[in-house]
Amino acid sequence: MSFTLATWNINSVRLREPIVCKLLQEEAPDVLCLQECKSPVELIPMEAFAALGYTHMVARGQKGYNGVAILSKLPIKEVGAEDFASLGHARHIAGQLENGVTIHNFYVPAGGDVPDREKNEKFGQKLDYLTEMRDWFKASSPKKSILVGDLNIAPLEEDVWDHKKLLKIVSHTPIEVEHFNDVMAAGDWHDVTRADISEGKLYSWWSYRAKDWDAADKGRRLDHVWATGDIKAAAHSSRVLRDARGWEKPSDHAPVFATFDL
DNA sequence: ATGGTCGTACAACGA
Repeated sequence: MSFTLATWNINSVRLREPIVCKLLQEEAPDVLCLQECKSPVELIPMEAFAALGYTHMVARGQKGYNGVAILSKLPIKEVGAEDFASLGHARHIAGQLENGVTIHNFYVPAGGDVPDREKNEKFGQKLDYLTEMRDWFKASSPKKSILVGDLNIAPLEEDVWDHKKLLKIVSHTPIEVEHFNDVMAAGDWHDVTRADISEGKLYSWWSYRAKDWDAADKGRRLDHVWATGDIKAAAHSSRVLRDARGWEKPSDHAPVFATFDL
C-alpha cells in the first residue's frame, strides 16, 4: 500500500478554504495535516473537504489561535492529543490509519522574538514544549510512526537563507536546534525530507513582510516530515509545493509532501 | 538598527 501525505500551516482554515480545496483537487494527497487552523473544530468547513473525498478528520481546535487537523481520504482514528508544557493550546493531534501507521501532527510554539527565556516567556515555553515532546517520545518508543508539522525550527544551515545572520533569530538558534535534535533522537525519528533532498537550500516558509517573497527568497524550512527508523526506508518523493506560496491569499507556509510505500 | 504584513476580531496580540 502506498500513500502520500502533506503537511501545511494554513494560517486560518476558514479564510483559506478555497486554497485548501485547490490543493486537495490538484495534488490529491491521501492525508493532509494542517496547522494554525485558528478555528473551533465544529467550524472547520468539513463538508467542502468531504465533497472532494476527504471524508475523515481528526482535529483539535480553539477560537482564534493554534489548532491542528488531519484530513484523510483513508479511514483514520484518533489516538491522542497531548498538551505539552500545559499551555492549554490545541497543538497536537495523533491519528492512526488502518495499516497501523500512526501520524502525529504538531504545531510547536513559535517562541516570540527574543531568544532568552529570562526576557521572553514564550521562548521558555517553546523550549519546554520540545523537552516534554522529547520525554514523551523517550517513554513511548514510537514505532511505525510519522511526525509532521510546523515545528517552528529550521535546524540545518541549508534550511535558512543566511545561517550566520539567523543564529540569534528565533527558529535557528543553537539551543532550539539542540532541543529539536533531542526530540528526534528520543523517538528514533528521521528527517524524511532531507533524506530525499539532501543537498541545497530548501524552505517551507517565507515571511509576509518581504516586498517580493519569491525574488528575495529569504525563506526557512520550518515544516517537517519525520518517520521512525522502522519505516523510514518506505519514504520517498519528498517535495515542497513552493507554488502554493504564490496562490491567491496565500498562507506564509508552503505544503511539504512525502510518499510512503508500506 | 528598524520596519516591514498578515489573521483574528475590533484593540491588541501572536506570528
